[in-house]
Amino acid sequence: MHGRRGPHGGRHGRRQRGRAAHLLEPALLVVLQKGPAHGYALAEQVAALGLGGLPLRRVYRALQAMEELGWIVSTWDVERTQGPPRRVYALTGEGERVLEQWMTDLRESRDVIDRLLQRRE
Amino acid sequence: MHGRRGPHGGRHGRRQRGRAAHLLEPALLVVLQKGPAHGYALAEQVAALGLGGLPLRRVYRALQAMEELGWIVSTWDVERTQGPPRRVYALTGEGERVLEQWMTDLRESRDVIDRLLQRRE
DNA sequence: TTGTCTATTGACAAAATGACCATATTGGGT
DNA sequence: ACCCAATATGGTCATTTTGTCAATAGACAA
Repeated sequence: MHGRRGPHGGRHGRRQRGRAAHLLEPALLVVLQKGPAHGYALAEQVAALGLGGLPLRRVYRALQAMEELGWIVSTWDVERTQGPPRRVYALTGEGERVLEQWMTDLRESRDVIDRLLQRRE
Repeated sequence: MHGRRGPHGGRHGRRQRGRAAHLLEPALLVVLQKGPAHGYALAEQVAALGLGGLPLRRVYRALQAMEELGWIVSTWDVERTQGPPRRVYALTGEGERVLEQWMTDLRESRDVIDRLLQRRE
């Protein structure tokens, strides 16, 4: 038998998924290339790059993951101006190398996207 | 306390993640716009578009999910040439509308990518 | 003191993915 | 007949990743 799910099934789920993903990590690395920064500020900068509307939690999680991978390192901010202590991230040598690879991957992704956009005219 | 994970932690995990993701769904829709097709053939066509190396299982799962969302519908192939029965997918009206939205999103993604690539020269 | 903005994180549920295997049909070789 | 390769789709379970809600915490203004 090959049938899958009951008759009709709950067809027509309307949820919209997060689409333009996988750009957060390279975006963070690109911004960090200009100098160290803390998570909250990084979130604002990647939003300005076009990745708006993403949950703050995702930015923090991406930073934690990238630190575990050794792409970035964090220290606690000494000169605090306001709010709780900030964790300041900086790019590592390995992070720079990873960024290079990301750029290559992004060029490939862009080519695929262009191909998809063209195949519709 | 703000410390996270033990002293040093297991820094330096080396795994490489799948990057050009989230292009599978729109790619499938684009290919289906040319006409109905079954999963196995679709997998080959999206691979030809530049999305190589993705597990067959993922293609089938994406198709199942998209059918549950009402973007595509499937019927069993009658004229079988070889192999087991094939499930043939076709784009629905809603699928076409979703594809339009995808195209807009992809254009935005491409713009973000271009911005990232430029911000490094 | 209450509220707002800044700033980071914990915790649990929900969804996606990976890895491995099961099944089914046709055709070719031995 | 038997086995193997190619075609073609799917189950299952463990792991990973995401989504969501809320907790914590300092500075400052009303």
